[in-house]
Amino acid sequence: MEQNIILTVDVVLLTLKDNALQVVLQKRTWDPYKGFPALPGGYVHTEEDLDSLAAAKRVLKDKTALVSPYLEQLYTFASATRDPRGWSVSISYYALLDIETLMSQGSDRFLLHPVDDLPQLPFDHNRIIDSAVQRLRNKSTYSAVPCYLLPELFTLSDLQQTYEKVLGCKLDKSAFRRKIGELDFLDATSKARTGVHRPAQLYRIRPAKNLVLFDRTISKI
Amino acid sequence: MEQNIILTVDVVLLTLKDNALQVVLQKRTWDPYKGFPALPGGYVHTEEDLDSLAAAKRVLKDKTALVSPYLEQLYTFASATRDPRGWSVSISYYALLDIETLMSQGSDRFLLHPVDDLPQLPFDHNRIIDSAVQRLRNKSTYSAVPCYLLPELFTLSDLQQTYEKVLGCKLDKSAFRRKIGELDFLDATSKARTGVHRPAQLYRIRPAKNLVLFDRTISKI
DNA sequence: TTCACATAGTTGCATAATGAATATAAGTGT
DNA sequence: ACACTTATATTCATTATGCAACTATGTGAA
Repeated sequence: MEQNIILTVDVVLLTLKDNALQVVLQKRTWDPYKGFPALPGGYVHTEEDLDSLAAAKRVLKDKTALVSPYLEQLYTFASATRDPRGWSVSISYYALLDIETLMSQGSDRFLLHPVDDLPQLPFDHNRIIDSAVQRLRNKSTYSAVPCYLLPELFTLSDLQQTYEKVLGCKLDKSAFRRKIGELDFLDATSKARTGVHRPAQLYRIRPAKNLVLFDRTISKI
Repeated sequence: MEQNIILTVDVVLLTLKDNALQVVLQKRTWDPYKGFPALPGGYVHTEEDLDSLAAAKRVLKDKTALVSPYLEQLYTFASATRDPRGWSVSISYYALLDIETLMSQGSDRFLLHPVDDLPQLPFDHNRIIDSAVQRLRNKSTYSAVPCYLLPELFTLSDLQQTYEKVLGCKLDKSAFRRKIGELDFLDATSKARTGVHRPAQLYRIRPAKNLVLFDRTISKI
């Protein structure tokens, strides 16, 4: 059956910079919308990509030279109206990466943009980004997902600040530390980060088959 | 660009019968796997379906004559290996319906099968169903989603039993009632269901833009 | 008509969890 | 040596929860 559809994957790569969630955008090199900033994305290569996750990984690497430690299928945006070329499908993923690893690639490969202040983007990329941000913010209230916005080693203060930036609210330090301790999803390392103040112990997220989910959400006040 | 992909939607329609989650299956009328029971599904009709949700609704109605009060995009299963015809995409949804409404359609249109005892199904339909069941079970610990397995009017005991069947554990009556009361997502009706015992007040789920989510999950012991 | 029974609905209490203030520890800079 | 700041831990009042026990309200049988 002739379907005439366009099958793509798009990746919303999110990071934290300047106390705000930022999304990676790139100028499109092809029509439609050539020259406009958009999400890294592209066609599924049916001779090369075994599945959509492989396609998302490939597209992210091809477009940004990056590999993300967290890549989750977001939603499939599929309609007759989202692309001027015709009936089109975007199997959308969101990825998380810490800002240092991101910036270690040449920053000329992409643009960073605060998610709360986006210009009008091509296709339904504004909607896709909104959806990813909402997913991240919502999921951060009940899971360890913000860890993936941090480098491999981080302190508990780093983690708390990350949660606070993603959720947009202040968290109580002792309550936060007790909760994180009880959830037991971090491995303490023997290293500490020294600075002008008391050295802070460094942690890494414990490798696990599945993301750790909380029984009770982190309150947002 | 020539992609040669097959774009379909599949719907996992779940209901509760005999104290167990059941999935609606149908014998396939076309190759491959003609005559085998499989999920209701089919090609996206690009001239007819505005988007994938419309396609899912059409497919459900065409195949089962049913309309579901709860239809949620599940996951997109997209790979080179899931369909012998080629690189194929299933934008999968799951739907919920109470058993009485379901059975009011001619039961010759479909088969019901307990989800915990499925035969080998075509394509990756076993995996799709497992994914839907896991989603429903997980989401039932922190949301009102089991309401959609009940008729429009139900009692608190009905609701508790539904949660218990979906989650597979016993819940404390007074704790459950207090929690449901605090979440305030039901509307009491003036009707009651009479029987051999004390009449039980009937409720309906309050229409809302979004599914009610709980701050704290229902414990599973 | 009365009573037993079972379910529906509510109350109460002991325990657990949580919010957040406070105390202690461990660095650096002056 | 000490002030300062951040990290880490402890403590306590308040809130939430698990669950037992109680009350309410029907029907069916005697």
